[in-house]
Amino acid sequence: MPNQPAGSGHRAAPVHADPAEVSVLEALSAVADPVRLQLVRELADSEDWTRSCGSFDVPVGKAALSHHFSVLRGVGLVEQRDMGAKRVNRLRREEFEARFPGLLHLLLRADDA
Amino acid sequence: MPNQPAGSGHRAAPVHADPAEVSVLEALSAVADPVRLQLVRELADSEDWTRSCGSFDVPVGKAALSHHFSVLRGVGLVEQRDMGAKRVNRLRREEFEARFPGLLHLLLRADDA
DNA sequence: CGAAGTGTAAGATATTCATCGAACACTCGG
DNA sequence: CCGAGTGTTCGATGAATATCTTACACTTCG
Repeated sequence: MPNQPAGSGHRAAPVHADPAEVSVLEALSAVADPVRLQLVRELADSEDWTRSCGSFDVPVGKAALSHHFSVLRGVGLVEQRDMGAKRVNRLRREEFEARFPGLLHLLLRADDA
Repeated sequence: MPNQPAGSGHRAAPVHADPAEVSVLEALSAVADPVRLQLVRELADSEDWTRSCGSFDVPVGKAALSHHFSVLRGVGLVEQRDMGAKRVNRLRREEFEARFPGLLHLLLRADDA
């Protein structure tokens, strides 16, 4: 087994859902949470694969944070990838938009909480 | 005070919110519920002011039902009006669409739960 | 190797909230 | 006026879930 150049750790691979198989109710429930909404918004303002999980400014411990990312992965809105010791994120904009047209736009475009 | 011809009962007037003053998070939370989602969908398939609260096919008692309508009113998605002994409903399509573009369409157009 | 940093997993706790039952207010029709 | 029907409010109950603490696995760096 060759050495891997940072980017394919042998940790438990994060489980991602395909947005196409996610129900509207599941997607709404995932996104109707203040912490997760903030995560999505912060992530939207960043370049893909540049934000590690711990780099978000949310008022919860890392265990809860891990849970929230799990939920966002579960609806196919966030994709994760191991990069060295860190797990970096990106929004699956196209796939999510294809399944739930306008929803992501609504989350980001919102002027208030 | 003259007699009122059915349509303006002197019951406690239902409190409606203006969608313009509702946050995205509140709207999402209101709609991310199986019962309320079904209410909205059934209501969308009916003519305005033709459905009384009790006429919906949802698996909850009338107390819970009253609560759900209260939540939907609270985000300005449903408007109510007293008509005789019954309280009839309609969707505030335009106002809601103006505040949350695409959301209502997403709720109704959904092919699954 | 050892220490620090990052994220996950499991168990316990707490809070939110959906639901129900009962009591109440109102409307309509005998 | 009385009874049936409709919807709301209140209090309590139960389930879902957000959170924390602790423990663990892995990575990187010294």
